[in-house]
Amino acid sequence: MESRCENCIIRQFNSLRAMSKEELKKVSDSKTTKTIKKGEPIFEEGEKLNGVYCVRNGVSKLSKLSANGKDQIVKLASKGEVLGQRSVISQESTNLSAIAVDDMEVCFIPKESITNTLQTNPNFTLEVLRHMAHDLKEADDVIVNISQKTVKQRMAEAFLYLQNNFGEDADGFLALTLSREDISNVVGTATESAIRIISEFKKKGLIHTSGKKIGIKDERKLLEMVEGF
Amino acid sequence: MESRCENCIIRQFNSLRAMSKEELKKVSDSKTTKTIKKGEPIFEEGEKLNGVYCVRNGVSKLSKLSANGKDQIVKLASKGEVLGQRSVISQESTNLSAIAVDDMEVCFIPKESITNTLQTNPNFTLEVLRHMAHDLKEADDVIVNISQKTVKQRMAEAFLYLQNNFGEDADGFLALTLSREDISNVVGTATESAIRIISEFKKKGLIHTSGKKIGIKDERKLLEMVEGF
DNA sequence: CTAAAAATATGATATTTATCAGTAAATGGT
DNA sequence: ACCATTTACTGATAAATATCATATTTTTAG
Repeated sequence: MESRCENCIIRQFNSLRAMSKEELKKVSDSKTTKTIKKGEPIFEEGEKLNGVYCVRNGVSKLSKLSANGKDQIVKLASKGEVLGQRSVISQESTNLSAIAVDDMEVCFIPKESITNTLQTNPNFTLEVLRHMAHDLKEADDVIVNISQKTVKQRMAEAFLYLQNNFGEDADGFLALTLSREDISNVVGTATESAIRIISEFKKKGLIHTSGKKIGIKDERKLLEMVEGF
Repeated sequence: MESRCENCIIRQFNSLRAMSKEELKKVSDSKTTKTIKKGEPIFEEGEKLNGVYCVRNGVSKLSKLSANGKDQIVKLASKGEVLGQRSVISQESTNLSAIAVDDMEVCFIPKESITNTLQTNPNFTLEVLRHMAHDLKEADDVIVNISQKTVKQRMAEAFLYLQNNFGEDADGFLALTLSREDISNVVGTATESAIRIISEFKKKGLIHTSGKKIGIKDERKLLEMVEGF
């Protein structure tokens, strides 16, 4: 509430850094900060969004419900990511739900601030475009992975991904703790299968666990597994 | 060769329509037209691109090779689509190969014409952004489909997709004829599995075939299958 | 037109993965 | 701290899919 976008360090991580001082001032004046509790939605699939959400703290899962009642998690978004951008740009309702995996703090920015700037500041538009291009590349990679790798390989990859993107805590566990169900929804498999593979990895000494926390024990072997050795 | 972008009707389908007359003139002066034979690449995964390719005729598959030697086709691009845009925008080498499925005619546009316009014409940038946003949505949908639907459902979906996007010929066959292998690479399954399902669909009266041509016979049942009935 | 190569097709089988059933452990609310 | 509820885990089994082998058809090159 008190803090101004102009001073917000989070900005450096996303396309808002390409805004001019004046544009940023407007954004700051119109934004509102929200806290979202673990498990609560920021928005849900099919909703019309009146703005975007800039993540200040915590992690959100972007997922889509399929006909059989299972969620597929398409992306995990954390500090600095802007949610709902795609939807605001295409003026369509959202394709994905955004649900808090952690307790979160996000800034809601009304869409006018964004769309106005998109029409007048090519640097900003280009910056948004670059981010979108990056997301598209990642999405393409996910498609190839899901269809060409086994569940075991994708599980290994998921753990390495979590390590690279969210780091580890003091005890060597992955800093982002997901439920087994969330893990299975990232990987695109049945929850029981995910659990089974976790047990197997544990037996083989690739990972160690404590409650729902998971730690990586043998990074090299996990990497080899991803590559198919 | 003789034709000018200013007069090119293809332009209406892609982001080039947001260019000014002068910008288009520059593009037209710098572009070169190429013909690509069926099976030949326009560019290959990992290449650095010096420009983008605007499809005038024919269809290209955008695919990525996975560790196990199988291609995954991420998208089929036809008339009006601009290939290599993502790569030029992010200034990275291409993530995907583009291979002609048909005999093709494409216009190569050097990247300078594009990047210059991106920096100066916000309408153009916004238009590109909208296209990219659309592609990203489609990619997300593919992710959900691949991980949550059975091979059979995805096969049914693929046929309907081909019908919707490329139409049918006079005899009621899908206008775009893909090899069984290409079909399996779109769907993300083994070629034998794809063939088996084609046989099954044929027996059930959902489709009919003649050589490698496939025609849709019972659209309603295919749709129901996709939905999981 | 014909031989060779490639693509399509089908059967048998192995492997992977999902589903169902049930138990154990962890978590949250009062 | 205790009960209720959710989450994690394990086994048995079924279903989906891949793989291997091989036959047939189609396409291509000469």
